[in-house]
Amino acid sequence: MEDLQSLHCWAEDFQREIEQNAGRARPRAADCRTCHSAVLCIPGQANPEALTAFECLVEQIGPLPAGSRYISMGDPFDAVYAIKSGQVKTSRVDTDGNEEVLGLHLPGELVGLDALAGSRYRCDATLLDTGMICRVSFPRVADLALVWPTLQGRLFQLFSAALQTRRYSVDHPVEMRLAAFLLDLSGRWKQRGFSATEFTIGLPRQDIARLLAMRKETMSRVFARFEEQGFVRTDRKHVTLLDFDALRRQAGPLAP
Amino acid sequence: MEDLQSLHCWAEDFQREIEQNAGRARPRAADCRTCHSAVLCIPGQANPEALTAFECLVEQIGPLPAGSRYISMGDPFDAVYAIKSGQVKTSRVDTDGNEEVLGLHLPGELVGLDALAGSRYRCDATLLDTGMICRVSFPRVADLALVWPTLQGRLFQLFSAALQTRRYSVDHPVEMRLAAFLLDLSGRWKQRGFSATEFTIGLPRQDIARLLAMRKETMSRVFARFEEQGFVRTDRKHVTLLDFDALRRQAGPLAP
DNA sequence: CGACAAGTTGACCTTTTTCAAACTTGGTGG
DNA sequence: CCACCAAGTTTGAAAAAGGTCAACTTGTCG
Repeated sequence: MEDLQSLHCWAEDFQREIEQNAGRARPRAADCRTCHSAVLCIPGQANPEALTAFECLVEQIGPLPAGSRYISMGDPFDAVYAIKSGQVKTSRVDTDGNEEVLGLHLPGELVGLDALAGSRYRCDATLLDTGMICRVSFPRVADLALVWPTLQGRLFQLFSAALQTRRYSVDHPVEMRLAAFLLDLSGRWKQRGFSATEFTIGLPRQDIARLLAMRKETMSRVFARFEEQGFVRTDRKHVTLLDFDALRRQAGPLAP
Repeated sequence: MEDLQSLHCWAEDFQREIEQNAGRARPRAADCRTCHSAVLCIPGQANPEALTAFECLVEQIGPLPAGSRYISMGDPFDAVYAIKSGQVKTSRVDTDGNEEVLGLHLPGELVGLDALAGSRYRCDATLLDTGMICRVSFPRVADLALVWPTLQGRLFQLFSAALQTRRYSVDHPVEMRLAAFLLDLSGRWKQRGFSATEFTIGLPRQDIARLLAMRKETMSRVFARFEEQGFVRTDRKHVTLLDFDALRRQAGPLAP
């Protein structure tokens, strides 16, 4: 049972604050009710009162053009960012100047949770296509979580889920890694109500390669082999999975 | 500022519960005041009232002998486990029957945070030497966090820190991975007030190898090379780091 | 002491990287 | 509209890193 009274007070406080700032330019608040990704995002399925309180602390940014870097490594942490639309790449350049690709994120996913511990963002986040981002002040959401236990539980869940990111770092052959990656993406698109067999990978080959810890040349060859064998069909960033069983066989123990 | 009144009520509730169960065998509660690892563990540096409330929900287990598996993959999740003493290995056997080593954990560290999202433990946890473990009921600690904001913040911090576990991905040479691993361990022992130059690695070579995504033969050869070059001295599980600069040079961008 | 597990070493072989070069695209301006 | 450019992608051949297999050494514990 939510404490509706507390939530109401909370929302009112924010309303007041917003009114005080009315003169200054303030980004519009998010509308989680119309957001397709909301169910997979922080709010999950929440009641209207709770949602209103939550929306007060979310700041909607965009639409931003492809290539926009909205988080930069090293910047002080104060918010997590949810993806409303668009695909996002997280990456960092190491001390040798090589770019390391850490993840590919789809709408509804959260970026920046790892930054809390060190108080600074640990990687860059870049939009791969035109998209919208929701900025969620962390101190505020944590504050709200104290009076809205369901939200607290949801945050713990999201942190925990972030720990489960598949590591393609292990010593599995390249075919296994690529097959597992494709199946993983397929599942995530399906979860969002899109086709599990046909989707677009926002990352260029080079970056997929780096994400899967191989070279772009190797990546290209493995894709070619998969296509020869009739497992997939590719046209640039557009991918069609033709034979799930074969892919699962390829992925072996890495299969999601 | 803690809400001492709430904390007090909380502690009293638990006291009552404990008294009711007095007849039945109940594991002794933890004493975080005397625990050397407490500062790095969940409580951090807490005031006495808060600590009492916290201790009520911690169950101290052990001493357990080396080889004890106290978490089994697939078991339903209901608690996280803190290491009071001893080294712990987390691992899982994949669908092909190969063991994958996920981590080596030192006293004060938390195991099981990743299990919350799926409601089941995602790996086994095994003590590598005689040690004591603290079982922390997750529903209860989350409940306490609602009235003790500092604890909530601490939990978020711990989740976030768990996301930063170094990935020993295959696209770095083996020397880099081993050097980085040794430096990482060194730093973690130092943090605990032990020697940064001399420590014991609970894992057998085979398992270090698997953790660093290489074969035991390769591991052995890299250790031999390091010893030849005077970077380290090893005697079985006992390691002495002799040249930090050289190791840092070897570790390159992976250096902690 | 002897058996068994853990660790080491050497020879050989496979996978993946590296380097180099050709080839597609999509966008830009003439 | 088309030529051109740059970014991205593919291909081939050679090389290196690390894996595999098998023998061997060492340490441990009854």
